[in-house]
Amino acid sequence: MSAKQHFTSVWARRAARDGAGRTHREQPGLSEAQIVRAAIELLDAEGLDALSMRRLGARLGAGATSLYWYVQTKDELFDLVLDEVFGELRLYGETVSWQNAATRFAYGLRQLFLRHPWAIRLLGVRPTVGPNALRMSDWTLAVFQDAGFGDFDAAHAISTLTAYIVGMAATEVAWHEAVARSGMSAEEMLCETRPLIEARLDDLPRMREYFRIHPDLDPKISLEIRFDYGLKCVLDGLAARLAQPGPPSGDAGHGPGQAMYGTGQERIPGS
Amino acid sequence: MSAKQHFTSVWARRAARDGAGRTHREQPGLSEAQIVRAAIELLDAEGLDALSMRRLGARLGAGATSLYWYVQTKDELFDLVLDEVFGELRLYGETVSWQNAATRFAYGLRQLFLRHPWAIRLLGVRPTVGPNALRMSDWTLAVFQDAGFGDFDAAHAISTLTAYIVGMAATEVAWHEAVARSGMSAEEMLCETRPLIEARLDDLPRMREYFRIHPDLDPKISLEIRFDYGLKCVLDGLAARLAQPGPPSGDAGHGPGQAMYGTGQERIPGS
DNA sequence: CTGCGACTCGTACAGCGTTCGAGGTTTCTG
DNA sequence: CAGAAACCTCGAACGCTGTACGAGTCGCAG
Repeated sequence: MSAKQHFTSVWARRAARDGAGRTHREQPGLSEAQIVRAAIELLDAEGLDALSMRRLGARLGAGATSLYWYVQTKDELFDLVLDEVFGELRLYGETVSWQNAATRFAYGLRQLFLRHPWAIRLLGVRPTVGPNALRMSDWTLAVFQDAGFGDFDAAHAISTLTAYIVGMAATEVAWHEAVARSGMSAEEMLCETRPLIEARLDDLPRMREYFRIHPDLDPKISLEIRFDYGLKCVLDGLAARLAQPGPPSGDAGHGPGQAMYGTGQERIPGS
Repeated sequence: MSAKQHFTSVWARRAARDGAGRTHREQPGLSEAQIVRAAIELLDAEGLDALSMRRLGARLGAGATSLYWYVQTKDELFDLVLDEVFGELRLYGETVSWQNAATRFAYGLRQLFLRHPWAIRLLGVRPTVGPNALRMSDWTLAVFQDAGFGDFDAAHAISTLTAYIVGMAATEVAWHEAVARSGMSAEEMLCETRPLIEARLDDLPRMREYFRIHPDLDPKISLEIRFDYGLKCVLDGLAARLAQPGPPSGDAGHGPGQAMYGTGQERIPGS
């Protein structure tokens, strides 16, 4: 937004600052780490919209504008807290197979997002290049390279896996947040959503039939099963790509998807 | 947030309103459809943060608070615009295979999010039960049921596929938004991000090696290839699940993932 | 004409992120 | 020890936000 700083992200500024010889002070009363910790507490307790600089300052016994000494802007604070929670993810040193490693990673990341629901909303805004995120990337790169994926395939595999995890967590979080905001229990919420869908069932032949056969649905339980189902799909798909590598998937040559199912781009005349 | 209304979403209120006999006026000067259209124009042109009720009102030649006659709250407007853009997605009547249908769906949804980058950020906030979203669900349900998926498997397949699309689109959008916000070209942005990563390469053995071998990376081109790679993984994984259905994946019985790769939940002593 | 429902909107409120600059405090330098 | 320099805090203010409220306007039924 503002062009007054040449640097684009916190991490660049920090690298520059650490490069110059920096005089160290003992107790500045406030610290970046302290601010980040308090911000995460506030975010976990009251959600993304409840975090304001004034409230955060008050929580730290400081004025709102004092925070701006440690943090350039609120967005920068978001970068910091996001990378901080990424640090919570345990990256295992030894696993029995790459599938096992990926599964642990997937469940860990999913639960990280369920623990910090606000984090998923920050993902859509800025790409993450903080130290913890980079460490995560390096670890996953090792997993897939050691499994036998080529360089490009490994990078693609990482994107595929994390995209699935993030997408799945996003819908779960959206559901939980909606329930929390409504002040109802999940069951009440469901009871209120159903007739709303049923009112439109005239246009929805498949869902009508689905609801006729399965009148009881409890998504609460099935969310984890559902996550596992999709995770296995992704891993099986990756395994298939590993077994029969095909052409090395560099950036040269064939465009996407012409070989198998069509690109999805061409027009079909009917309907 | 506020408990003054019993209804939880726009769609419920609208159903109730349509139920009661409603006197119709010809030209109220403003209309919900008009507001939604203008909001989408503004969102596409200037992004999510640029949409304020005052600006939207001004764009329509009306006062800001006039909008509140047609829309209960700003969040409700978000529900409306999100479902409106879902209506842009073409749902094909005939396809050569379920993979082809799913591929078309995936590319269509991806490009919808690239066309309306703000939409992906709205997804994380409220679950979508608008008419267009429901129509989408019904269509995908038909695709997977006709492909031979059982009822629960079809629902899981839908979640898996859309989670992948949403997750992938989210990272793409985050990248594009960051580039746009920085005011730089993608190349400049990349040039500035690189040394920032390189500064940390000491802790990142795999990425160091990766960069040593592939010093040139142009993510601009590879984004679509990458999307296609992961999409094929997902589809192959689904196909595998279709070929060998295993136990009907209802909600009863086995917990997630115990059979294949471990749950990712258990602790490993080492490291 | 009266009355009523549909609709518009000016005003106001509390809160937001952020800038500015005046102050205080600590540490370094001469 | 004096003074400069760096570090840190923060009150005041600006322009913005979503939206509650109530007064006001319009078109039409009786």
